[in-house]
Amino acid sequence: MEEESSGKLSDTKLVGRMALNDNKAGMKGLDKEKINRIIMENTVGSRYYKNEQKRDKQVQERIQKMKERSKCFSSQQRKEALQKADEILASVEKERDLSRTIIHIDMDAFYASVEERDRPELKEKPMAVGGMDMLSTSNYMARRFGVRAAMPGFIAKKLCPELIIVPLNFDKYKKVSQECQSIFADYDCNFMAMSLDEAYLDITEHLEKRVLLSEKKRTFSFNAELLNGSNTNASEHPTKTFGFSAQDVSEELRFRIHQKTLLTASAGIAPNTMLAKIGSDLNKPNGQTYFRPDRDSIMEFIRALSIRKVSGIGKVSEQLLAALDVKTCGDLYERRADLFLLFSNISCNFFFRTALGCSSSRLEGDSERKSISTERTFNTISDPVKLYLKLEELCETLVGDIKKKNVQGKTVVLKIKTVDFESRTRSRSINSGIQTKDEILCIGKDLLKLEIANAKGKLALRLMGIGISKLEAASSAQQVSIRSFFTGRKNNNASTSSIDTVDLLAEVSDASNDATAIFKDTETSCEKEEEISSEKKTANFENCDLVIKCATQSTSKTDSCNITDKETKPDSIDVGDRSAKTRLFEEDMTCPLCQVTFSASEFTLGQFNLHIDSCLSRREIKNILQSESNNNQPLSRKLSPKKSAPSKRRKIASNQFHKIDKFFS
Amino acid sequence: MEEESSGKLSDTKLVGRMALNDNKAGMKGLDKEKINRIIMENTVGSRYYKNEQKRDKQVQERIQKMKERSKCFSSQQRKEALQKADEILASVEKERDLSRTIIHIDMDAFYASVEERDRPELKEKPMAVGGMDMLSTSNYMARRFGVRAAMPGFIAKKLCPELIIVPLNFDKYKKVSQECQSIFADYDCNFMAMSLDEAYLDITEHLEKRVLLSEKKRTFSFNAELLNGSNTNASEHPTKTFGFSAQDVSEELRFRIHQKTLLTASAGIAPNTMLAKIGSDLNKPNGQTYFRPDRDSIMEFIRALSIRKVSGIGKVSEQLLAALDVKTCGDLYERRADLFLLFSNISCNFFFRTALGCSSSRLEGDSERKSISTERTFNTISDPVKLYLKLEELCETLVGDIKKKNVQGKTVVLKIKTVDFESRTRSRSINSGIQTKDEILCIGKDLLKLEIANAKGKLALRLMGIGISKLEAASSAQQVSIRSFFTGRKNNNASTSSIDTVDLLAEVSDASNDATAIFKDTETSCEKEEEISSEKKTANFENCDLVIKCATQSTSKTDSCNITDKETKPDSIDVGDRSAKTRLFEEDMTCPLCQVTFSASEFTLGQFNLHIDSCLSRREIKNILQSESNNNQPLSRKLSPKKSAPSKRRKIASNQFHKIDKFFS
DNA sequence: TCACATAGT
DNA sequence: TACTACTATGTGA
DNA sequence: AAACACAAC
DNA sequence: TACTGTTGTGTTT
Repeated sequence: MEEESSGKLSDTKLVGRMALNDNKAGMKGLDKEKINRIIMENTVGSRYYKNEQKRDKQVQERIQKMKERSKCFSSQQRKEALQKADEILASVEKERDLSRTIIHIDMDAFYASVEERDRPELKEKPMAVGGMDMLSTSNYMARRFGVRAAMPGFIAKKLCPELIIVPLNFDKYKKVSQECQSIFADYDCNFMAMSLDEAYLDITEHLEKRVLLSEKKRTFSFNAELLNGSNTNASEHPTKTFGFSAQDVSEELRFRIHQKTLLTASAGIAPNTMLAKIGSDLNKPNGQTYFRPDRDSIMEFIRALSIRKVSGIGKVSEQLLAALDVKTCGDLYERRADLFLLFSNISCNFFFRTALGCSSSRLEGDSERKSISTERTFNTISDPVKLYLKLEELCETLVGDIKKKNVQGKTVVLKIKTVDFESRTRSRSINSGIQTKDEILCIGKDLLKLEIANAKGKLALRLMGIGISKLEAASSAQQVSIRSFFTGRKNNNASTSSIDTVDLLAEVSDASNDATAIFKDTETSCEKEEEISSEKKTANFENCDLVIKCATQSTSKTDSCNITDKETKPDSIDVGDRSAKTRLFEEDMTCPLCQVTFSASEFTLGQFNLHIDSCLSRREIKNILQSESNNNQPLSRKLSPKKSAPSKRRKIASNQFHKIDKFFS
Repeated sequence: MEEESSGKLSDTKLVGRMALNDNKAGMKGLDKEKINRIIMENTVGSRYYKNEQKRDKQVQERIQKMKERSKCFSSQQRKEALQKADEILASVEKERDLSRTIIHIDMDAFYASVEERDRPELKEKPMAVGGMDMLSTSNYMARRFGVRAAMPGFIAKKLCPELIIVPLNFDKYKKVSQECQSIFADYDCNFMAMSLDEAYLDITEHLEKRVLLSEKKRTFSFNAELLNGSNTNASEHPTKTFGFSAQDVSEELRFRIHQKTLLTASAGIAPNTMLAKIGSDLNKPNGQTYFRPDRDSIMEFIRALSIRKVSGIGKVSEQLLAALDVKTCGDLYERRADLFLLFSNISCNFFFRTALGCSSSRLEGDSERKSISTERTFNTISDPVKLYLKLEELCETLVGDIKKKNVQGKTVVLKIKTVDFESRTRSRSINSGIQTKDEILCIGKDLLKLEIANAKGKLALRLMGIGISKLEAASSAQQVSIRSFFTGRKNNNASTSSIDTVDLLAEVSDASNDATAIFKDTETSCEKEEEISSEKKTANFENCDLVIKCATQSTSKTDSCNITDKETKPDSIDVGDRSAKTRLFEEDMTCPLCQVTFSASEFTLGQFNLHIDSCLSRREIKNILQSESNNNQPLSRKLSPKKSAPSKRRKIASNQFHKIDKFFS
């Protein structure tokens, strides 16, 4: 045992992925050796580790392939590549914009600092914010032990048993963040918030106007109210007057943040976002870095800069480039020919801009959200029923978010991660906006079903996620109840009643195809026998349950379907429209819960595109079986004792119901 | 709004239930007013509060009733009661035993102290152990804020926002507890551990032997190893020699605990457990109380003692007795006539013993466990399917515990608590030991089903629990496979193969009652056609799934049953025995999941007592429905393509199968 | 035997 | 958002 | 369009 | 016991 584990520990191939980077603030001069050993001791042999190994192998293979491709290039190709690369570089250089002043401001160890501020005793203790599963931030004390953001809590505890783990308190951080952002707005009302703790500001215009500001407007003093009861000494927060330079603005900004929140921030001031971002990290914590808008000094700085410091180059890109002997941004320039040959256009453009220290000097207005999703890690689930229930849970969470953001999407994405950390996504797009739980769940279940089938029922998951993409603003289409559709009475107060849910119980006798519709309002549980009109109507259905019970003399079947077609249909109910939601049912469907399979055609009932929303409910199964054992007693008797007005019966929609009838026979 | 909520706050009727008791250690001189206000602010209006109100009302009603009954007693009755009470008191007094010396030892704020010990920085901070839902202990610092054990964390946070909540670390506490208990064993090897942090010791024998102990054996010094690296000064833990008295023993005990664990304990030394328990609380923390084995001094003490300090008198009894003007143990004596008239024999005996300061002076040997259960609080669940799944989860946890303890029980108890905090228990007893998940789940599902039905499907729960009681040692009955039962081949290596699971697929044609048994080993998935022998066998079945498929020309049904009868049956298979497990099926059963109802008789197949273990599996439903749509194609063809040897068919056990056959027809 | 309340940790 | 988990006993129907 | 890898916070 | 959750982009098929 000892041999084996030490053997594993000496296998340091993975250090590239696993070990900590000490290039972050607060990580200087610590016992990296010991920290890595502890991390490895708590990692080696885990499924997580095995997966990391696998992924590392994939990266190594990618590197091998790249190197081989690299060997095959002719000198002619290289020459051309060099030329083209230089062209690109030239055009980037031409577009270099040193005229603007961008500040990237980044709160120091944000969540941890907020917690420290509110509980000063934590300041002198190693502390991290997050849970046993995963830490979000650590304070500088904890970092000395190797405890860092994105480290699981239980490993952090091994590194530092005294570590105090404080749970996340998002509302608080949000509030503090807003305080900061209200300051940002004074300098650039279009500032770009990247997260709760960092933002870009374009202070070009502010600098122009600033020269007109009186000294008073450039003078700030501490906020007595805030300091009350705090142990922070007022003399540490003197009144200060700030000058006119960009650096002065940054100092002022950080001073004001400190006054308002008692928190420190670091900043980078530069002609573009890339440099500003790098700058804010250089003098962390509570420092700032200024890049003169001067090509030469920027180039000098960038030449020696580790590529890993650049936002957009992560673990893998670092390794890929390292294989080409590219470690600094200067190297990116040196190896521009190879890069051109080996990487895509987009990647090359990014690399070359990086090599020249160029990036956008304009802050794009906050772009619209493009997807919305939720995911959860849990203890292994294998039971399909439980997986479906988990999916349902997620869908509930998701629709909550969807409603808040008031959007709809055209693609549903299911994400799963097996217990071996293999993750997969499965998606399906349709032509109309998806926004309700039922819609998402329907597609999600189907996607999940395929995965379960694919794994032959041995799907053991540690994570599941569901989301929608291809977003658009939520349709405000009027909800019309199924009842009003059939009765012809328009539901005119749709604005007041949000969603109208109605059960339709239709009984079809085998011989005559006679049917009576019994509407059951699921909210009031009132049943009401009504005529089913076959007149042509226009309707929009959402979240309507259609329960159809069919009884022949000897058999009786029941099913509940969910009508998910929300689009206003222009025509009579016997005109089919398979364009939109029918896509859902191009293939045979199996009810994910009860595993009953139906052919696609069985799902199309005239213009209604139905889907089995839930499996045959348990009650229905009971009814089926009971009705069969109770020979000669038609189910209709039991189901609708109110059926006292046979005269009201009308032969309606029989062709539509026929299909369902057949399907059950 | 304001009016209403302040109106509610001023409604202090509930203070009796809700407010904190300051009679606990560490709660002196704090701002009780403010604390109660904060507690109420965070409680009023909650469902929890409403429930507490309801229960308080019930208690008040109980008090009213009691008072009325009290009024009706004639003076003659009172006289007799007084006489009888005095008789009881006399007999208690006669049995008073001052000859023994009991120590009750109680660790101070145990979990919190352990955490403080391991993280010294917590010592100066308000801290509690537990979760946001509920705290287990708080340290003395936190108690000053009103933060106490059994207080929900989120309220504690309001009382003391700086409170550090440390999650439970049970393994650690267990280890420390064992360290303490190893010390206890030196003084009384039969000490009675009440929990991880307290125990009773009968040191009578130790005291006798102690006079012979050399000074060395009564001398203890600090454990250098333990103190290494700790900030505890060695000089605080000098070498100490202890005398021969009971107090000396207690001091020695507490000293040794401190040396070994760095934790403090409090103790009570008295002639019986009741006084010892009270004593350990009086000088908390880190103190002890000695009661001389002297009737007069005990009576003097007990007379003025608040009844609430007595173990066994809780919130409600305190209120009930207070209504009779009983607040001290002396009052218990004064009002002995009323108590005799108003309370049960057992209660009176307890009260009178309390009034005299008498209780058991002997420690009962650790009595055997009488029940085992598990329960969980969760976010509201209403969906019956999810409730059943939750039950299944709980059963899984429970059987884990059952197996550890190696027991079985005869009663299954289901506990539920609605979102309104109404809690209910439902139980069912049978005559044979229950120990497997299937057995518990079967009964549990049925009990739950009844509740769901009772609530008309509107059962919204916040808690569910499952347990077994009427415990006995787990049966080690030999497992015999169903296959060996039928084939006559004895399963002789039962010791090696734990549980043998076999599917029996029996097809019964409607006309002839011919049957072929197809055994399917669920482990190997091998199907094997075999003769079913009707010879008399003795068998013991456990965890055997019996899947029976019945196909007539037009219909086909399938069900899987679980044979739970584990008792060795003495006779032939066509002799019914309804004595044991049949009790399970005295009433009609409805499969909790699929809601199919079966009559009790349908479940008895000869000597086999069957129960529907799980609902018709989803696959079976599919088969049923598919086979019905595939007219004229008997299911048997599909199910057993191997049926190529009709000659092997024998008409066996047909009477047994007939019942199932009928049941499906 | 069952259901529920009470109690202790 | 929001008040535990487990075991035992007493009591009345 | 779908699947996945990468990246950032 | 035990390695997140959300969003966006780029690349490949």
